[in-house]
Amino acid sequence: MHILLVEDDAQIADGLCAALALENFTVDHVATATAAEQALSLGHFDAVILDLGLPDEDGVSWLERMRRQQHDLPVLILSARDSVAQKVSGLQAGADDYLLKPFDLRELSARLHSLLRRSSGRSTHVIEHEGLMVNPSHLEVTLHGVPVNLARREMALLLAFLNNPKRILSAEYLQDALYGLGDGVESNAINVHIYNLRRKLGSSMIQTVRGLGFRLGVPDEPA
Amino acid sequence: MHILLVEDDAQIADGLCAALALENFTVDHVATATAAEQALSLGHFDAVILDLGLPDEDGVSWLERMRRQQHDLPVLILSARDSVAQKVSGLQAGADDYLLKPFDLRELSARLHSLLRRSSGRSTHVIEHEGLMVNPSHLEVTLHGVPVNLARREMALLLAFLNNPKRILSAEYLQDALYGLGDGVESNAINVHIYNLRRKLGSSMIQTVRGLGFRLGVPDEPA
DNA sequence: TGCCTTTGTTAATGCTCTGTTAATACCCAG
DNA sequence: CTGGGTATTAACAGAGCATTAACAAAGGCA
Repeated sequence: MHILLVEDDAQIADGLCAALALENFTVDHVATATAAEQALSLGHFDAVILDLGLPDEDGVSWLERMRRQQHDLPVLILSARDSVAQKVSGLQAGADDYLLKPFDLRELSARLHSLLRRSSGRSTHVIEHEGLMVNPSHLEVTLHGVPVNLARREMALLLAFLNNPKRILSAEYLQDALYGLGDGVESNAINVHIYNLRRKLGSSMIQTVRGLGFRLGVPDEPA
Repeated sequence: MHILLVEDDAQIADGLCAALALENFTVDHVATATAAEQALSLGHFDAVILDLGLPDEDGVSWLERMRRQQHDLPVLILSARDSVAQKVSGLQAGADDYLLKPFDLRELSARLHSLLRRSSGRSTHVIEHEGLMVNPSHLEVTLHGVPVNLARREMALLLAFLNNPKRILSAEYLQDALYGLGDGVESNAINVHIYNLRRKLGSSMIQTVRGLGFRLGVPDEPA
C-alpha cells in the first residue's frame, strides 16, 4: 500500500514514516502542498495523510483543488487541536476522516486501515483502447461491449501494454512487469500468456516484432 | 432525526441536548447502559452518542452486545482524552466514529451529520434488491414475497453487501464488517456464511470475483 | 437448572480455475 | 534448406473457492 504523507513538521513526519513502514506501508513524504500535488500527478497512491498546517497553502483549499481534479483517493486529515472550524471545513472539502494532534499511532493505524478497506475497489479508473474498456481494480474488461474474463496475469500483461501503448516491449521487460525484478520464470510463460490474451482479445491486438518483442496496436510511422 | 444520548454527566448531557435541539435533532437522554438498552428496544433511533464512562457497564462491552443483537445504527463514541486503547477497542466493537473529550460542539455536529449521511438508507427503510426485501431494523427478509429466515451473521453479511451494492468486497473487508476491526476469525467462516446465504437467497445473488472477493449483483457497465 | 434447538466456527475434502512447464509445430530470414 | 525465434497445445501442480460434516457455543423453553 502506497501512502502519500504531506507534513511539514520533520519530527512528526519521521515518526509517522517509521511507524507506517513497520506496518508494511510504502510511504512517500513531502513537506509542501506544491510537492504533494506533484507527487500525486507522478505516481500512484492508495491514500493521503494530510497535515492542514502547510507552509505554502492551506490544506483544506489544497484538498478542494485535488477533489476538483478528480482525485478521489481516501484522505485522512491531521490537524491541531485548536482549529475546530478548520476541521469541519476539512470534512466538507472531501476528507474521509481526520485526526487531532497529538494522536496515538495505533489510532492512526486503525483509522488508516479502515479507510483503505472502505475505499478498496471504489476506484473508477477505466482505461480505453481500440474498443477495449479496462477496469484494473475490478479485473473487468469488455471488448466492444462484450465482457471478457481475464485472469490476474493476463490483466497484468495487458496493463503493461496499456501503460506503454505503441511501444515495443521485450520479453524481458514484460517478465519484470509481471514478476518483479530479478525474480522470474524460466520458460516461455510470457509467450503463453500473450497467446491466451490474443485468443481472448483478437489476434490483431498484440503484434509481434521479431527479435525484439511485442507491441500493442499499430506502429507510429512505417517510415 | 432521533438521537439516543447515553451520558452520565448531567452537565455535558444538558449542553449536548440543547446544542442538538438547536439543529432540529430529537434527543432522548439516558444516563446508564441499562436505560440505553431499554430505550433502543422501545423506540426507533437514527444514531447513538455513547459515553464510555458509564456507571453500570463499560460502554465498549455494551456496544458489543448491541451489535450482537443486530442493532446496526450508527454509533459515535465519546471518551476521555487519556484512554486511547479503549477508543481503539471501541472502533473494533463496531463504533462508527469517536470523539475525544473535551470536544467542540461544532465538531460533534459535523461528525454526527457525516455519520447520518453515511448510514442513510440503511436504517428504517426497507432495502430492496432484485426481488429481495430487507428490513434491517426488524431482521426480516423476503425473497419474491417468500419469507427467508436469516441468522445474525448472515444478516450482517447481507447488509454489508446491500450497503455496497455492485462493489467488490474483499474477504478482509467482510471480516471487518462482521467482527470489527482487526479482531477476526482464523478460518473460512466468511466463505461458509456466503455459502449459506447463497443457499437461502439463490446462488446468483452473490458473485465471486476470483482473487478479489465477492459482489452483490452484476457489475456496472463501464461503457 | 438442564435439555434441546439454533447458530457460529473449524476443519477436511473436492472441484474449478490459473500459471507454468514442456513438447511440438510453425514461420521467416539468411 | 536450415536454424533461431515464435505459436500452439496439452499436461501438471497449486491456489482459491465451494461444499460438507462435526463440534462448540449460545439462546429458548419447560
